[in-house]
Amino acid sequence: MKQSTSIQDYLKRIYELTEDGSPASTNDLARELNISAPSVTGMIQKLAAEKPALVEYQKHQGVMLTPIGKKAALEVIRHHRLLEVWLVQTLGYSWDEVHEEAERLEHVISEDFERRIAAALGHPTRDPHGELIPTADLKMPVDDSTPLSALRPNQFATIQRVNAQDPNLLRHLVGLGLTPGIQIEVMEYSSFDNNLTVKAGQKIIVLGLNITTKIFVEIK
Amino acid sequence: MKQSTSIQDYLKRIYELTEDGSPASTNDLARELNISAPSVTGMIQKLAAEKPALVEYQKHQGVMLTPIGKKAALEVIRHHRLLEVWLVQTLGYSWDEVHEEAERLEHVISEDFERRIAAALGHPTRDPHGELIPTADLKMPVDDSTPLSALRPNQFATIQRVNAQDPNLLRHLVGLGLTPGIQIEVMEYSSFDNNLTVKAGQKIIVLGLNITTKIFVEIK
DNA sequence: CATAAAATTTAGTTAAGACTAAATATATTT
DNA sequence: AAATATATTTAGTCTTAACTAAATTTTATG
Ligand SMILES: [Mn+2]
Ligand SMILES: [Mn+2]
Ligand SMILES: [Mn+2]
Ligand SMILES: [Mn+2]
Repeated sequence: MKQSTSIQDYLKRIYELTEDGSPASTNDLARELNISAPSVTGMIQKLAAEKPALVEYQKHQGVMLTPIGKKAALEVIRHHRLLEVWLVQTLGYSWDEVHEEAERLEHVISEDFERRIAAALGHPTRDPHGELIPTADLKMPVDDSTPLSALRPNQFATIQRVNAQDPNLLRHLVGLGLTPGIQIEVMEYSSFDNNLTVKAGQKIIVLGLNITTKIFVEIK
Repeated sequence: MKQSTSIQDYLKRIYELTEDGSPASTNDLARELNISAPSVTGMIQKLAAEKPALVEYQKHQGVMLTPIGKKAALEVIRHHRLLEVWLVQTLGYSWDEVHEEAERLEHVISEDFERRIAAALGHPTRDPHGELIPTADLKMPVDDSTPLSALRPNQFATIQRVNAQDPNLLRHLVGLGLTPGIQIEVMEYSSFDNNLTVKAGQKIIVLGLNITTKIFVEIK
């Protein structure tokens, strides 16, 4: 019932890659995990053969989580995101520093530790990037946000979450003032390069698809 | 330069077993680590073959840490003890609960995390059991304490540290009021069973060798 | 729709770190 | 000083989770 660090990381990535409802491919997983494709195939087959199975797998058709695999994934994600909040709140980490530390701690904390930090933090619902934290009974709250890339001129919105871990990108966004809670207005859209020009505070900023697909907003 | 969890646990145990200056035996290590003696031999040989070597090893003669192995051990011990203080101070763990959690966390925290908790705690010098915390530059402070077992009637002392991890024993000691900082007076000594009768606060308590060798005191 | 390209799986290795059984070396008794 | 008991090492296996090279399947393209 208690999985290895490797298995937990696989389950977490499969969760993320299948959030859209479509199965995760071997290659996508290999890329996300920095592991060779054959190794991924091997692990997937192992996870599918476990009883109870953690994943559903059809050769060449990708992989999905079973309900049990999903619980296990949400447990790790809950650990990760609570840890991030907690590193920021109690130790002064910045939002670009927390991910790497949480990535290792998530596998070793006890359920008792999880409960204690959740309580100490007042049972937060979002991590420092605005991502939703699975509840204690391992349900993922519904997310009603829209990617900024879907907005068009004259739409107003509030940034809810930033789906990125790269410290350089995160620092760049802080520099631009694009963090959760911030209000923005879309000024221009270029259909050629999909650039959006947005106004955030006083600033006028031009953003490419690489950024606008990672910022999720609530439309006003 | 960065060791596995297994190796770190070996180095830590070797440090503890060689604190008296004599080499650690294969069997003692096997017992402390809950690992079979042949496995211990294998790991010792590996650690001795590393370049630079982490241990000094002579077949059948036991094992000692090299200066480099000692630094690595002190790094893990510093992590462990700082984590214990921090779990008690910030998350309300009791002194019998912290060891197990710290035992896993010690291997995965970053140097940055270590610095942050040390600073947040005001650079503590002792863990919740009174054990000395290695300094940031990895020197172990000198310990001037005496095992309680060495005291005799009419001696007064202050408890400095309790060298135990067993939660049951630790809870027992809390119940008896025998924790770091407490003043005691030795009332009686029995040479037959080495029992000591001590007065702590109002209480008169009879303690066997199994306990008196684990409590270290400063004689008044 | 045939062929090339890309994705995936199979087959075979490797490394770390554990184990048991058997052999050997050291320590303790008689 | 043997004989016995204890401690330690050697030899051989196992599991986990990676890897590369080669084979196969699926997808894309002319
Ligand atoms: Mn993260
Ligand atoms: Mn991880
Ligand atoms: Mn401890
Ligand atoms: Mn440990």
